[in-house]
Amino acid sequence: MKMSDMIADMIMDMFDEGETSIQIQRNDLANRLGCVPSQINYVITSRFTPEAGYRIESRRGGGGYILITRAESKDNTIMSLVNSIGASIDERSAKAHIYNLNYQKLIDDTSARLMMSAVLDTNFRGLDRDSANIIRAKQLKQMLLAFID
Amino acid sequence: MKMSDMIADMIMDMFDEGETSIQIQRNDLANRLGCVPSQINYVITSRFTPEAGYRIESRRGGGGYILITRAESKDNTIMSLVNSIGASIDERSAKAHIYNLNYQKLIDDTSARLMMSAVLDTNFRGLDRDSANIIRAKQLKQMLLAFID
DNA sequence: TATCGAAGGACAAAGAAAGTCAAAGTCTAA
DNA sequence: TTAGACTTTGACTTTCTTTGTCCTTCGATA
Repeated sequence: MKMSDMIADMIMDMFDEGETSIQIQRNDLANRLGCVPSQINYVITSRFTPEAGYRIESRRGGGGYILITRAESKDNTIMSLVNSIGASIDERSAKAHIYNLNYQKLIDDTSARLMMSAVLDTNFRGLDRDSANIIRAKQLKQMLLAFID
Repeated sequence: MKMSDMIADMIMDMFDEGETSIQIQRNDLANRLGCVPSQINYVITSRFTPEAGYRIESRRGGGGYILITRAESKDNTIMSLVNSIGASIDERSAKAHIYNLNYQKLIDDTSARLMMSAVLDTNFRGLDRDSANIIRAKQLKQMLLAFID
């Protein structure tokens, strides 16, 4: 079995009994599994993505950790929207999605206004369009994920 | 648990029931927690910053003390916060601001979660730190403004 | 008022984790 | 069989924490 799959399995196994988030020590886990620490990062970035319903937070330094949170009540509409958004999205499309979710009452007015503000093109002035669209896509997905756990 | 977090927790716990400021004895606290006194300074300068809404005053010599005051919520806190944010802001400071607004009940939990998601460093991966901080500042201000009108 | 001891302050070095990135290796489907 | 996708590795970077040493300030008191 591939090392990456073993790592992914091990992490998933840690979510027992409706546990919604787990915390790992990168070096420790790498040690237990006999791989290099950076492979843990590889697995996390390639498997525990927003598309798969996971959110990652971490801290360096003494007592550092990696916190993995998974979406609990996976709202199908929002989740499939997250999956339908590619690696990149422009202002118009982003706004359309937000408008739609709000229209369907899946997100409240304040949230919609907030999100609209975040995805504005003007925020990215100075940056080339492609990079802006990529960042916007990541942010939009991340924000949508905030609704489903 | 990390010593720094224990110290921070202990301090936060002292603010009970809307208490707006507390006073500590550096050596005394260090002694009770079993750490070196200068670590108290570390925690204070890294966590109880003006950014996070705290003000520090202290006195040396016999009967010396450290006074920690928490910013009071003002009607125009958001507006002055917008004005105080410069052209650039890092993840940590952005999160601290959001946390504080939420703590002061000026923004609700959902909004706080949304904003936290938007300002995450991971969203800007690939982009140089300076550009990321500039975009984050614009977005944060834009989102805060969404609460005003 | 000169001095002493009791605070707190500043800062730097060492240590502890996690992150990044790119090169090299494997696999797989056309 | 070979181009492209996925994995593995490791060297190097960045961030956060701990510790210690020396410095400054304050109040008391001889």
